[in-house]
Amino acid sequence: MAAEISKGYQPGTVETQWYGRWVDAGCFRGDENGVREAYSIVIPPPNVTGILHLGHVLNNTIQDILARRARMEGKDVLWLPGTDHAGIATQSKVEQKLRKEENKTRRDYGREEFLDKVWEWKEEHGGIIIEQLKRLGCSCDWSRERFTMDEDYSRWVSKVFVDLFNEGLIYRGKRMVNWCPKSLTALSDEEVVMKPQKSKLYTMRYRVAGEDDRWIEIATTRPETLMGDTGVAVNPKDARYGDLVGKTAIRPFPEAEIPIVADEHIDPEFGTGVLKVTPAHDKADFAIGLKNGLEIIDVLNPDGTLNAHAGPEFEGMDRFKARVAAAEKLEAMGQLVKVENYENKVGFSERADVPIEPRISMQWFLKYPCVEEAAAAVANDEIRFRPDRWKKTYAHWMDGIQDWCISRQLWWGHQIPVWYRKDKAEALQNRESLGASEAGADLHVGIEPPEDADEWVRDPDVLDTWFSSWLWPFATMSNSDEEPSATERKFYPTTDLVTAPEIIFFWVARMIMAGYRWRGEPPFRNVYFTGIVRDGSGRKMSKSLGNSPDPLDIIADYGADALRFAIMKTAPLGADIRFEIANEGGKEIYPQVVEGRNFANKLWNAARLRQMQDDAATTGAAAPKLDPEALSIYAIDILAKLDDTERKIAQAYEDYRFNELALLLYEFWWSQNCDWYLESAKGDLFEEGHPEGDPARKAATLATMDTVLKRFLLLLHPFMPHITEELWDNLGYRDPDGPEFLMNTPLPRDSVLAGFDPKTVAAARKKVKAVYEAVSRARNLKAEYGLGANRNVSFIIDPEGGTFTETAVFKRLCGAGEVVVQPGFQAEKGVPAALTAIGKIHLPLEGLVDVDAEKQRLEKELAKAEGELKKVNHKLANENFVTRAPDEVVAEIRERKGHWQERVGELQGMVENLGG
RNA sequence: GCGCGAAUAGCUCAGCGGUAGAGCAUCUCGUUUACACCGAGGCGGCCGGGGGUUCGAAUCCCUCUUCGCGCACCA
Repeated sequence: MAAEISKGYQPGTVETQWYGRWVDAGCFRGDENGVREAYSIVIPPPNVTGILHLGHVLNNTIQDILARRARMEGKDVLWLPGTDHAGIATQSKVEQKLRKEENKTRRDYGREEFLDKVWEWKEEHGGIIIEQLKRLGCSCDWSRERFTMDEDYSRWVSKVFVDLFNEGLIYRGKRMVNWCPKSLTALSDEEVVMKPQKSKLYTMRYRVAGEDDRWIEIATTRPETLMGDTGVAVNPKDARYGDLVGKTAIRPFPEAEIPIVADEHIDPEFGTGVLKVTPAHDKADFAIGLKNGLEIIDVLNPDGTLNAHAGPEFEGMDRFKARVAAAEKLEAMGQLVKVENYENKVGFSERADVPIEPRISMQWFLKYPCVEEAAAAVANDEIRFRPDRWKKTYAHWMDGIQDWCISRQLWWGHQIPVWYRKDKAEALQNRESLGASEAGADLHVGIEPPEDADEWVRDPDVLDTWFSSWLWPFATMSNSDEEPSATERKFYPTTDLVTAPEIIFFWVARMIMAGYRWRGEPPFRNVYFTGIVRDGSGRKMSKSLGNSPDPLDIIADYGADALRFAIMKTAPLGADIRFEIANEGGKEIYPQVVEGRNFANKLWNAARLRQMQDDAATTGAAAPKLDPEALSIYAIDILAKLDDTERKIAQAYEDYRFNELALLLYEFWWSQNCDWYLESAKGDLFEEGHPEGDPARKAATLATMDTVLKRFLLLLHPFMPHITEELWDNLGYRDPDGPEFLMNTPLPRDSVLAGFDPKTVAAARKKVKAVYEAVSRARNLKAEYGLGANRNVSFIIDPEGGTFTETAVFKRLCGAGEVVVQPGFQAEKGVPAALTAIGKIHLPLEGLVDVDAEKQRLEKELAKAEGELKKVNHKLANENFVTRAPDEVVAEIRERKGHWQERVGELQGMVENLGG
């Protein structure tokens, strides 16, 4: 047994030491050849350049809990970690750095050299988040760590592209896409976030051609695109404008006649009921233009400035400056009618945080495979969503699923595996559409480049990051050109996926489709959607808001176990988490984490109490023997509560209710064990009342403490892995012939009450309950008179049934100087008393009591009791209740009635006594 | 506009048909051989408003209000 442990728990070195030992011993390795039931999770790969935030803490703590619990349930567990190359995010970080440090752009370096720089940067900073996950205690199989741009993984990405291209699901075409003028790339619909904006609604007027002084008023938020207007549209049912359809209007600049067309899409109620149609710069306008055969004039450059089509005075001007300039010009021409403030929603690039431009451009698109299977799998619970309300969101998206724009005009990522023969490249790339039928002598689509590579040029675009992420569950396990690996055969489909609902479309839905398409099986059985971590005022924690504390700082101050426990205790199934930040003397403190730290300390000290007892008894700690005959009723009671807790915990794991798990663990330990059992056991421990000692009682107590502590450490370990492992070691609980660590010690299969007579257990529990309740009443009495500190008060008990044997424990628990058992005791006037299941407890105060105060107190209690009695009587007077409510409920109410009747009578008597 | 959440003690949240709960904060008392990162006790709730179902509603249904989040081509 180790030296005496310190008074307070110091998590720092304890945590890192144990983590190192687990890794060194290979505890986290998933055994692909294991014969036990498989349990697997693939980590949602964080961005390789990412920094741990509280969202990661939540997410990965849940995964770690599931993985550790599964190990202790005797399963072969694989938690497969890795990182994502995160195309735009990583590339922009490196570009930013180059601009800042060298004032250079990626084009100054050229593709090859720039990519070298990114790899360099990745090698330097890429490991940070992995190290942070280790500090949190995550039991990932680091020997299997993967990166989405690993060579094998990249082959998978190419293979998938080639498969889908050959099937005709991937095609290239000129389409309206979301264009990010900052990152200079196309984005998928999912990468666009709509934000409400305070903008202006400009009403301008165009002259109707051929009609003197007839004007048509048009409302727009984007006057800067009017140079690209190629039509004006009205609703065909709109009587105001019916006669205009078929005529033309004069676009003010550059001046041109543009047709007035009719289209159902126009809402006559909005603005003036007239829409300017700019097919090159608006999705809806594009559709209207297509229907009506309007010209497409693109007036914007990729970077968001205006181009030559806008006219010389606007060329090169930024789109937002041009907006003002165009309005001014209209005004100067007398064609600006009015400007109003207006709030609308504008699509922003999620990454670059600038308004996106709808833009027609040549991109690669994917028609999703296996949509029906993927939709059905979730609908029929083959893949179970928790909470299941996300099923609806998923179904809705799957139902209206749109082709996925998968090409990105970036350099960092998986370059598209398409080559064009040099002399045909330009022609091919300008084709309006390109698909499987065009592959051949001039178009090569393959995992490997064409043999005479010099004769070909490769498509410069890379694939959307999610085009690699969606393969994560299996591409991390097997190579694309081999049979499924042993790892995959053992661990795929994975068991649980833990992720944020924000990426249900980005990732979850797509993984399901990919799983069916390339593996014929769903990638996972359960999806647990976490909530979002918010700050005290409900805002999402984010770096840009600066409201997210660094988890590593919290870990340094409170310990990883405390943080884990804190976050789990406040994480109800799929609901958001409010992470409290309080300010104390200028320092930020985190009340929830303080609670976690205090809990660790409480556990630590309860273990100390055990450890401070003699060593001789501790030698048997690894296998404590419980002799039902020798145990006190309190010991039996705590064992029964432990048994209850174990069962509730098993159920809560079934239901993925992590906050309930945390609560069960906390309540059992602190309240049931520490506050009640351990206090009641101290007499036996210190051999009180047995001057000659009672070694058998003491041994039984130590065996109980060991049993409870041992089993509790096993239960708590997934939540607080470090401290539990430390205590397991300190207390010598390791079975010399068993596993080296607590973390790979299986949970006991048998109930702790196996071999106990259920009747004895029930009797003990009933008795203990009565004693504890009586103690509470007695403490109340004491506190009423400010006698908390006075240990010399005497309680006189008139016992129920004539005897009471638990005086020693009673006395200790309510801190009394003396407890006298006196059947039939008649108290003098004014002696406070409480009626309990063990009998009537009197607290003689020998004149110390203020009679008025006592009378007031009694009257208050009497009023309360009368209220209760009234409620109960009312209930029982209700015939419907008596005839229709379940028997046990009625019986309970009757019992309650009896109790309150007695209590009222008693209190009335006492008040009367006092009054005399 | 449609859909989905949430509203319970001063704060953070449990409870989701059968006497309103925890932690923190606050107040009173207390260092008794695990722990002051502690112990004992108290104060504090028309369980967002209004209707309904039921013997009985914080809990189920309807409706409204407020907040949050998705989805949608309203210029």
